[in-house]
Amino acid sequence: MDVITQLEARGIQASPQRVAVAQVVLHTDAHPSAEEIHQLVRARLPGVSRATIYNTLKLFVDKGLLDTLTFDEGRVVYDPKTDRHHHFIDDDTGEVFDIPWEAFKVDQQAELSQFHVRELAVVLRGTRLAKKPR
Amino acid sequence: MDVITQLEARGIQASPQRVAVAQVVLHTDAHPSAEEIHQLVRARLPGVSRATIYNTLKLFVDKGLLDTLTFDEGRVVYDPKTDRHHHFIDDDTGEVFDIPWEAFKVDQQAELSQFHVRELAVVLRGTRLAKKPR
DNA sequence: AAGTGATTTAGACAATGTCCAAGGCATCCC
DNA sequence: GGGATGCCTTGGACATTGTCTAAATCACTT
Repeated sequence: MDVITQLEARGIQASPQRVAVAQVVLHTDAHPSAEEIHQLVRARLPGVSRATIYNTLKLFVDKGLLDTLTFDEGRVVYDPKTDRHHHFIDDDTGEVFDIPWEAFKVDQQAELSQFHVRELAVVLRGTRLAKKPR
Repeated sequence: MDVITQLEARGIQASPQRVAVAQVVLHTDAHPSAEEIHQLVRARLPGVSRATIYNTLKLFVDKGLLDTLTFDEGRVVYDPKTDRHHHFIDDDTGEVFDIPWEAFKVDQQAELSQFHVRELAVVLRGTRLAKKPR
């Protein structure tokens, strides 16, 4: 599905700026920050302002296309919302990686009478091993 | 154990400013932010600067007295480090509550060959029910 | 060609945290 | 006592991240 269709399916008018943001952020698993998205968008559509990046990201979040994730101070990243999953955060780089929902079985052992739980996820931290040995 | 003993046990010189910060942050389950800590410290020791608050909190974190937690943009809070536990974040207020470690049983179903996991915790979000009905 | 409504822009502003040079304060040693 | 030394604190400048607002732009319609 191309991004214009994705935007319109959520009732979002497909301006060039919004399409450029969508192309950068909807089909990635890199979890970019607003500033990184700004850089990437300007590479294909120079002159896009910071305000537009923030406006557009907020719009996408409101419309359910994205989730925001905050795991470390000063680092808010965007995640193309799909199904439920867990997250792994690299101690050294702060990079965020998706972990399949099925990787963990979480059983609640005690009643949490004071809380109404809307969502639940496992957050893992540690170091990432080399992806591919040379 | 009084806070001076706690500080010295970690090799921290007990200046008046550090004792004041320790009194505010080590024996609470309120998860205050740096700004809230600054307010509370100034109430008992006026004139303490913002830099000292940040310096001291960073020192306490380095020495293992505190953990920093970041669950939402722009809100870093401090947690007196004790044993492992999970966290619940209130959707409306952003408040953080501790959940006992035993409340969940987390079983890893799949090998995460790319990652070396140092720590793991469950993060819950939702709404907090009234503590005590009147 | 003008009007309308939505979108984008630049820049001001606020909040949070870092950094640095200067000053304070205690201790030690002569 | 009087320096010298080392640690701690302070104030302010600075950076980063995000919000807000008024003006400009754009597409569409009449």
